[in-house]
Amino acid sequence: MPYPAEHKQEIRKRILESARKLFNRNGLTEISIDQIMGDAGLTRGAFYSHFTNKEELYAEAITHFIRAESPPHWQSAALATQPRCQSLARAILDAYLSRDHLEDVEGSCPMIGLATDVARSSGATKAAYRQVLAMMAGIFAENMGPNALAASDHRSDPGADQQRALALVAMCVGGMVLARAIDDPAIADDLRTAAHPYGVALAGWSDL
Amino acid sequence: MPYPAEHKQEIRKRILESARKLFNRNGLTEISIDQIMGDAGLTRGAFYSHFTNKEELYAEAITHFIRAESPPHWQSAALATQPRCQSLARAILDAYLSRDHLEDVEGSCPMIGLATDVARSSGATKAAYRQVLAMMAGIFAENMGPNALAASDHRSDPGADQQRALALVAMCVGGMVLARAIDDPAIADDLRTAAHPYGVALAGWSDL
DNA sequence: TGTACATCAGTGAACGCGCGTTCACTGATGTAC
DNA sequence: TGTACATCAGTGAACGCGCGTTCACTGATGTAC
Repeated sequence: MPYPAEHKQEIRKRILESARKLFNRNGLTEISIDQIMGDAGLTRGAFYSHFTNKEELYAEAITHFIRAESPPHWQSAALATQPRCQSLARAILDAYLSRDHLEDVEGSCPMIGLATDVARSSGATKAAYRQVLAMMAGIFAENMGPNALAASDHRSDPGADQQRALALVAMCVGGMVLARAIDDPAIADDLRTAAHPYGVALAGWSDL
Repeated sequence: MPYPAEHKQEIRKRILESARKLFNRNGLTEISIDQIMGDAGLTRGAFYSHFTNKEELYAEAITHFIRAESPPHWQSAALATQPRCQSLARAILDAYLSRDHLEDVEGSCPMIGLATDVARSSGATKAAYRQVLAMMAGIFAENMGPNALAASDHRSDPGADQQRALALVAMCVGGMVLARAIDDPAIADDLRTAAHPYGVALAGWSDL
């Protein structure tokens, strides 16, 4: 074996890391293999000894976000202050709608920057996207507070919690997607900060 | 004058209509001028006697959605049944989160299909997008019901209504953007239908 | 009314460019002796 | 320990292709006489 076994895996990880970053900023189709390989410190030809084609990279780069060893800056700050399980979901909500997250385009959640790109893509890419959504919705669903909308006060069924979690994810992702698309910083901030208290209320984590 | 004055305007409108449709389905950069002009029944060369370049088309195609004479199918059904002003906003919410709207990719609100494309674009394109957002948020803000979160019961200030409207738009757009990106029809439907009752509650339009 | 004309919307070949992908090759590596 | 070798990760020129844009030309139109 001319190269150690870890070498190929390490290079592959470096390509995925560059792809994740550049995809987040520019979308799946706007960035070229040349640019990704250049960012990873390689040339284009090497790409095809790691991936069969560009499309295969889409799904892998998206799931690479949730497999990453070191969380991005916008996450780590919030998660460090809220180590307990119940408040972990709340900390994720806080971090997700933070200004740090809005500004960290390259390190942000791929659901924000790749939403419409994924909608136009196929199979494996959509499956990877669904995995990220399921992870976020799952954390929210498992830590739901009382449902202010439910008729009865006692614990609602898990299906309803899942629905509530999806509505919460929709508001978080939607707020961030819109904030990124709006060039008026005041409105972008309003989208972010307005979503927060209503998200907290929706989740039943009383803020007041 | 070799051609009537309306002729140029009519052709221009036809190009914008084709562009709006094809952009909605494929994004701003994935569709070529050839394809747009072909859809409008013309050849590529004619494009440049109507627009200076492709980028100029982006903004015009987006604002063309709110200037359109005949509303898309997913809108007209809901709006016909709710002609009064207070319930107009509610009808728009219903229509926006309807299955008709989810499936009508070409005729849908451009905020859904172009969100991340616009985030990567510049000046005029972002301004057009902001215009669509402002229109939707404005209609919601002007027809807000009582705020369940506010401490006092009496009418809250217009700034707070605007904030609430933005959170509502975020949930509607976010729900639809995610539903389009998810290939599991059950989850896509959950995103759409879960956002609805919480949107109604958020707006203070009691549903129960 | 009929004909010649000026206008300009629309055509389509051509341009330079960057893309995804291929492939013959180079050269750094661990192994065998 | 030192040298020859087999392996294969990485290189970079080349390919066909479609893109946005340009431009000399065509031909349908309303107008002037």
